Order: sequence, then structure tokens, then C-alpha cells
Amino acid sequence: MNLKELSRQLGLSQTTVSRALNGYPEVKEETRARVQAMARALNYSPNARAQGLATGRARAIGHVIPISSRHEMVNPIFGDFITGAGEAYARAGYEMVLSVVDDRDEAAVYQRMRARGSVDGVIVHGPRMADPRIALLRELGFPFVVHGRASDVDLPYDWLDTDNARAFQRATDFLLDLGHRRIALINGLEFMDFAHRRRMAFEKSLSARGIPVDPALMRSDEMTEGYGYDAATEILDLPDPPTAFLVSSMIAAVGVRRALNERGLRLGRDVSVLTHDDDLSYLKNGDDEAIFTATRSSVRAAGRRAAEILLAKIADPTLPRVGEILPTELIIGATTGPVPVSRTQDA
Amino acid sequence: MNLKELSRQLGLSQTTVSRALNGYPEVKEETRARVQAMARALNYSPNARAQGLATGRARAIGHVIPISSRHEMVNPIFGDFITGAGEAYARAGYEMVLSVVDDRDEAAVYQRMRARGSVDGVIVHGPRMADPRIALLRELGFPFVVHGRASDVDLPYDWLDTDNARAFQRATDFLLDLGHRRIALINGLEFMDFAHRRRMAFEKSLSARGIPVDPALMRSDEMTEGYGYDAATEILDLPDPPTAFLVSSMIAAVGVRRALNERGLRLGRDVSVLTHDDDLSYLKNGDDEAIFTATRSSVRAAGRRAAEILLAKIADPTLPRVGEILPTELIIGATTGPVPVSRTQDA
DNA sequence: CGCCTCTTTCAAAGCGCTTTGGGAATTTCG
DNA sequence: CGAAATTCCCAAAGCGCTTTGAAAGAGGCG
Repeated sequence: MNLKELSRQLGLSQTTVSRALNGYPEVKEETRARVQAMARALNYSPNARAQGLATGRARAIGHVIPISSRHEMVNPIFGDFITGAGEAYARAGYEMVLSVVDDRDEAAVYQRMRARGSVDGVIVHGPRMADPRIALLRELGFPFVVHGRASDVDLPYDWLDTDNARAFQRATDFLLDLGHRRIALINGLEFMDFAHRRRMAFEKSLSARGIPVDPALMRSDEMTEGYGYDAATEILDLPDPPTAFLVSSMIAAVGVRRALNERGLRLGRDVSVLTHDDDLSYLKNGDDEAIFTATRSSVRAAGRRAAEILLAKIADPTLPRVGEILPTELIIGATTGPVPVSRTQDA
Repeated sequence: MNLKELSRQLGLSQTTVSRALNGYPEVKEETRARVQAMARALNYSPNARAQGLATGRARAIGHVIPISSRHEMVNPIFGDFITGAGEAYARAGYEMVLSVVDDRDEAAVYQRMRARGSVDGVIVHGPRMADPRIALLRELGFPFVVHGRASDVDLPYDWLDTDNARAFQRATDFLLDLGHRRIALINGLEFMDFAHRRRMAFEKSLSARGIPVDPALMRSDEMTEGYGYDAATEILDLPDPPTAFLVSSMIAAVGVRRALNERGLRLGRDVSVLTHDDDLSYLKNGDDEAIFTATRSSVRAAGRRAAEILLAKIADPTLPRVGEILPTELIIGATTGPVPVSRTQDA
């Protein structure tokens, strides 16, 4: 069923039918109703490609998913982010097109997307420290919103970020207030902007209390469960092990927990663990009571909001620049507690 | 940059340029080379919508992601599946379009996708027992491949499935061979086909040895970490608790592990745990040594293969029906062991 | 050298929609 | 009552590509 056929059935021109369907005022309400009824009856939906060709808009947003060339892994927060974004797209009648791409040739993909016109804009995932994609996308004149930020890039661009600095500062302070002095940081890859910010905040909090930053207690890698386990195991083997772990994701924290359990260390008693929690749907940090003490920020909400911003920008490119920070909560769970007496520094 | 402009620059007709670029034989090799060079130099990519309109093909595949209306969660295996499929699409020059949809109105989405012509085919995720989508898609004449199968549907269709029955039969037998007689099943939602098959296999294995199926030891729900924990906790509180757990996913198994640890039960000693492992990139079951004893099957490989099948079918619709079963491995880890002496039935 | 066959190139139609620029019918108003 | 304004509808152009049908040019052959 296409427009031509539909208008033939109605005894109207394609123009009128098109206008009736798209809400233009120059068609009688009665006619519009008749057209809509017939369209529904015949199960008519305009051909997306033809519509796109005619309007010059794809009504689609691109997400380029970088896949780590090292571990061939896709970020586990991705599913939740997409879910959030998908809600916004569905409401607006947009489609979402995904490209899973080796993180080394992302740039080329954006170029091609732009040239092919298959999407009206993109969401940039996982910005690195001085991310070249931002300059590229600006040059291409491609509407985009960054999930996160790129330090060292001082071009203006739209972004939406979790308040990583504040979250990790509060988290560190919280552990310090409990008396912890040797705190391990199990962080993500630090060329990623979010991980860098977290580390900076962590170090700043320590320094503010005159506590030396010990590189031996810091790890940086892709946040898998196995990494959390390995990192914690190694660090616990140090001659002067930490009394607390600050972890960058729930999944890594699960690995840390495994390492602690394996050595018979009780979380919150013998060793404290505080993690960042992206509020993933399949890995909730408890229902009413929190499992881990955690800084929480919903990645799904971030996805929804990022999509909304992008859609608004596409609808009206003159909108002012957006830079939005999503707050995080500090949730107190059972995995943190005061430093065990046997381990107090002044003992 | 469009075809018209490009051909003007080259002093050739659009026809010739189009043919040169698309590998048609009726253009001199020398001309073709010249055209390709210029196209590259000017950064030309054909407009996807125009190309689609002209050819009647979208060069895109749709994935409709059902989002559980109960828990608002998207299946965690999804990211890995997409990654695998994405590889196949990238190779073939296809795009992937995603719709995240409440699982209650999936059907309407397929209809619209078909009518709008935005994709050439779809992958069906998470088939339920007597899934109506299969009949619908057949009716629409929409090429599709099901990831999984739908029991109770006896229309012919293409599918690719993990060997759930065999996996869970082997798993159950393995536990039985270790002497376990009271085995708990922490399963997925049993209106989902895969979960149903797993349960059938489990029960069959028990029955084959004359062991009664105890409904008190069986749970079925969405496979979150929290569910694993809650289910295990409840079941351990039973007057006659099980000596082994058979779990449907790593994530739920992590929850089961938490429940066991919390009560000071050692995995593989006091209680055995065997889980299915989808080989997710961020939750590997150990590097060289397995953590959990598990039946393993890569969901990423499944994604890649499902996409390949669909692409082949689209390229040549006369291809014979495909029904492919992916084998699973049984990996022996440290979470299973013989029944503790204190718990042997004949004690 | 003329005719025929390939080879190489082109003009134009068409994919299904939106949108411009009118035009006919109806209503309003001096 | 005739002119002007308004309402409702339409034909045709155009979006950027592919593809059909045809023509021009280049070789081969008797």
C-alpha cells in the first residue's frame, strides 16, 4: 500500500492525502478524518526511504558502539543506555541505528554516516581524554550529543555527564571519615574521560587530608568481573594491604567481593568496599536495602536524557549549547564500616 | 557531494559513474579506476535513502528488543548478541536498526517496520512458548530468523538455537553423578521457550533416575542477580534444603553465590552450583580456570550466525529452511563437588 | 571498405514521498 | 450582485539514486 494507491481509493490527490496525514491546515477536517480512517483500514504507513528522500531527514539517530580492540568487549552499561534512549526515540517517532565498530576506526564510520545521510545525528559514547571525534563531528556539521565529556577538548559541544568528580570525592571522603587511610582504587581505563575524572577526584580527596597517593593501590582496566577479582587479589597480597576498596563499577565490585570472600574476609567488617553503581536493570544494588555502599546514577536515565537533548537540537539547531550534569546519590550499604581496630594506622 | 555533482566533475554520465561504483561489467576498467579515485578524493558515499528507494532494499536489519513490562529490564545478553550480529552486518555493508519495545506491543512494531520498509528483515529475540510473532512475520512475508525456537508453533521458519535441552540434561546428570539428589533449579521465565526447554530437560534427567521432581526447589523469574540471591535464600531456608543448584545464567549464579557466602556455605564443598554461561564479555567465567562449573555457549557467536543466516536468506530467498543448533560445552569449575557426607540420602 | 559485433557511454524513467505554485469552488462583503 | 477573500484541492517538480533501452565508437572480418 502506497500513497498513490491510497489516494486513488479515496478519490483524492496525493497532495491532499499527504497533507491530511501530516496535519497540514489546508485540508477540511472531515476530509482529514476520512483519509485517516482509510489509511488505518488499509494499514498504510508511508515509506520511510521515500519520505526521507523528500524531506531530507532520516528520522533516525545513530549510535556508534565502540568495541574494545583489546578485549573485544562491549560496555555492559550499553544495554541500559540504549533502553533509555529508545524510549525517547519511540516517543518522537525516531529510529535508532547502531554500528558496532572497532574503537580504532570510529571516525571513518561517522564520516560515512554523515555522507550516506542514514541518520540525522549521533550520540557519542565513551569519550576519551582528548577525543578527536568531537572536532570531526563539528567539522561535519553533524548534530551530536556526547555521553560524558572530553577533557582537553575546548571546542564547544553538547554533552551530558554523570557527576563523576563529585561522586568519587564523596565516596573517598566517606571512606576517609570511617578512618580508612589505605584505600585501593579499582578504576576503569584511564584514557577514558570518566575514569580519569574519578581518579583525579580520588587523589584530590586524599591529598586534601594529607594522605599520600600510593600507585601500588591503584589499578586501571576494562571493568569486568575478572578484572575486579584479579586486581583485588594482587592488591591484597601486598605487604601493607588496603582496608578499603573504591571500585568503578558493580561488575568489577562483584569480582572484588569474590576475591575477599575467597580469603575469608568479610565485607564491611574486615575490608570495606564502595562502588559506583550504574543502576543496571539486571544487576540492581538490592531492592530496599543496598548491598554495596555505592554512588549511584542511572545510566538508563542518562540515555533517555541524552536522546532528548539531541532530538531537541535537531528540531531546533539554534538552541543554546547544553552541558548537563546528572547528580549521583551516595547509598549506604553493608559493605563499608570503620577500619578494624587491628588495622588502625596509629596502632 | 552527490552522484550528479560527482559525474559532472568526472565529465561522465550518472549512469556510468553509478555502474563504475557498483561493479557492473559494462564499464572500462580504466574508467572505473578513475571514478573510484575521484569518489574517494571527494569523499563521496551514495545517499542511503535514495539508493534504497531506487533499489527497493534498505540494506538494514531490524532488531526488536522486547523490554520486560514487569521489570523494565532488557536482557543482559543483548549487548553481546548485538556485537556478534554487528560484525556480520558490517562485513556485508548492512545497518542495524533497533527498536526497544514493550513486550506487549511487539507485533505492531513489526507491522510498521514492514510497511515503512525501513529494514529488509528482522531477528526475533526471546521467543515465547507459542509465539504469535512467527505467524505474523510469515504473513507479512518478512524475512526473519529467530534466536531460539518457539515450541507449539508448527509453521516452518528459520531459527538458530542453543542446545538448551542437551546442556541442561548433561548438567543435571553431572550433578546426579556426583551423588546429588536434591537439586534446585533457578530458571528463567518459563513462558520463554529456552527456559521451558531447560526445565523439561532437568525434570527428564531426574525422572530417568527415579528422582522425584520437587516444585519447592524450582524457581522461575527474570534472571537478575537479585533474583538469584532471593531464590537461593528462600530455598536454603527450606527444612530439607538442596545440596546443589542448577542456575540458568551467570548473573543469577552470582546472586546464588552471594546467598551461599552469606551463610558461610562454601561452593563446591557444602553446596554445589552449576550454571549456564552465555560467555558474556564482561562476565567471563574465569580466564584459564573456570570459576563456576557451567554449560557454556557463546551468545555473541549466536548473534553473528543468526545475522549471517538472515543475510543469506535475503540475498537468496529460495535457500532451504535453516534450523541450526549451537552446541554447548560443559566446563568443570570449582563450584561443584560430591555431596557432603553429612547430607547423603542414605545416611 | 562496408557491415557487423562488442564495448562503452548516455538520456530518461521511475522508486514513493513532500511541497510549490496555482486554480476552482465557496463564502464574504462593499 | 460582482469583486475579493477564503477554503479546499490538485498537477507537477524534485529529492538522489538505479536501471532500461538506445546510441555512438571501436574492432574484427569477409
